[in-house]
Amino acid sequence: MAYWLFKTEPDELSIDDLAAEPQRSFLWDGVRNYQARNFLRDQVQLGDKVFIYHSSCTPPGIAGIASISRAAYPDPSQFKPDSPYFDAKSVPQTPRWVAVDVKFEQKFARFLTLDKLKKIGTLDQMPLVRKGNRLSVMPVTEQEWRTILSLTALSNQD
DNA sequence: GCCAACGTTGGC
DNA sequence: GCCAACGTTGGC
Repeated sequence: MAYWLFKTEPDELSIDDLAAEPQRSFLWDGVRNYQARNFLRDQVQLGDKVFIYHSSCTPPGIAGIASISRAAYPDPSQFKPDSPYFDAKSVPQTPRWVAVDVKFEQKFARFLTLDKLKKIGTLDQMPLVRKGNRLSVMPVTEQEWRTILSLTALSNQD
């Protein structure tokens, strides 16, 4: 079992959307970066745990946890001309992009802002807190996972 | 809305 | 295979 962090714009899919249907598997599609794709395709496994990170919002940060309910399969959106994720160069015989399914696990009682995460010295190796990083699927070490979980257990007083 | 960072594209 | 131009991400 491995740990991951997935970025999502909460306008598109948020932790509350997942929480609203806790039994449902949600399609996690639209990953169009090769490094992120390779993680999804080669390493993300059924049962892995995922921090759900809300990006392009105020404030950005980690909102909760999901788990992988289906390992990588061809991302259907790449073949749909109407989709913003359509890729004309991808052919069904050799699909270029993959999707996974995720399922709700928990919503943090306290949203963990990026700002807060940046202040935790032991998290400074995470691509997330590194300047200019755009990776939307990234591995999280067990140590980082524990550190972040412990932060959610703290009070609002800093 | 700005723009830094960085990935991708395409001419050569 | 280089690299300038261009497009996208995503915090601010």
